[in-house]
Amino acid sequence: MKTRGNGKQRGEPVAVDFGKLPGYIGYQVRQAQSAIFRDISRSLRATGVTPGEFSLLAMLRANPDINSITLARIYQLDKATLSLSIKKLVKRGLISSTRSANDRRFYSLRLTPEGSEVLRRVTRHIERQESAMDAVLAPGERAMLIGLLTRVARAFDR
Amino acid sequence: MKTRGNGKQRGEPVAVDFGKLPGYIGYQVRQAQSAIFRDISRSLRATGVTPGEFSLLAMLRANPDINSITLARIYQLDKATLSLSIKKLVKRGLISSTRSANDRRFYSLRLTPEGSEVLRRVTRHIERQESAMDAVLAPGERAMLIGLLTRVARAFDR
DNA sequence: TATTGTTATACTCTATAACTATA
DNA sequence: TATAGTTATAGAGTATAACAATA
Repeated sequence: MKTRGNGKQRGEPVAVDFGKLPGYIGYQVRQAQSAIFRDISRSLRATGVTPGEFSLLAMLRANPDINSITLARIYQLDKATLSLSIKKLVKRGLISSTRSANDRRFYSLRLTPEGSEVLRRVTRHIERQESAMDAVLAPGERAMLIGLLTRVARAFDR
Repeated sequence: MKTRGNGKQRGEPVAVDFGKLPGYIGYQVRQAQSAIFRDISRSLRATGVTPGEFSLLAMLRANPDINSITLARIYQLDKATLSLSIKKLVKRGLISSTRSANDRRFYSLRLTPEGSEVLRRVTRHIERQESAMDAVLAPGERAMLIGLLTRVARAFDR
C-alpha cells in the first residue's frame, strides 16, 4: 500500500496513509486555511496587503473611529500585536489614527482615501477567490459551510 | 511554545459591524482555525508538541520510513522548513532519522518508542477537542463539514 | 488604580539561497 | 545534472513585560 523509501519519488503522487488525520475537523480546517492563504497571498502580493490587513481595513470601513482595544478583543490578539499592525498601516498611509477629544486615551482609527482605494482593489481579489470556491460548491453549500464553521469557532469562544 | 491569544483583551461584547466579512469562506475558515488552534495549544502546552508536530508524528506512525521530501510535498512546505521541524523532533528523541541503504540520499524517518508514547498522549487531547466540536454538531454534520473543507482545499491544489 | 497605547524583546513558522552528499 | 537534505539568514506574526499618558 505504501511505496516510499524506494527511491521512486519523482514528484508523482506518492501513496501515503493519512491515518486518522482526515477525520479530524482541526486537521481539515488547518489544511483548508493553508490552501486558501497560499492562494490569496499570491493574488495580494502586488497590493502589499496581507489577508489579516484586509480584514482590518474592512473592519475600519464598517466601523469608522473604532479603537485598537476593540479590534484586539474581536480578533483575540494582544493590544501590542494590533499596535504594530496599525503602525504599519498608518506609515503606509492607508489609515489615520487621531486622538479622541472626549477621552484622550483613545485613538480613533479611520481609512484614508488611499486606504479606501486599496481596500476596493483588495476586495476584488478576495471576491474572485470566493467565486473560485463557489465553483466547487453546490447551491446552499456556501451557507452551510459558513454556518458550520461559525458554530465550531463559537464552541471555543469563552 | 507561544500561543496566539490568551484572552487578556476579552471584555464585554462590543457592538461592531463586521460588514461583508462573515460571508467570506476565507474569513470564516481563518476564524475557526484561530479558535481551534488557541484551544488545542492550551491543551498541548504540557506535552511540548505543537499541532503541526502532532500531524507530523501521526504521519510517521502511519508511514514508517517516509522521507522528508515526501512530507514537504504533502504539506506544501519547503524542504528547509521540514528539515528544521525534523531536527527538533530528533533532538527531542521523538523520531529517528537513519540513512537509507538503497539510496543514501534519503533518510528514513520513524517514531521512537518515546515518540509513540507522546503521540498517544497528544492524540487523547486532540480527540477530546474533536468531541467538544461534536457537541455543537448534529449527526452527519461532522462528515458534511469535512467534505466541504476537503473540496474547498482541493480547489486550490494546483 | 484602571485603561489605552507604545516599545523592546523574543519565539515560532516560514521561505530563499547557498551549500554538501549522493545518484 | 538531478535529487535529498542542511544551514544561514530574513521576514511575518505573535506574545510578554515594562513603560507613558490619560482617566
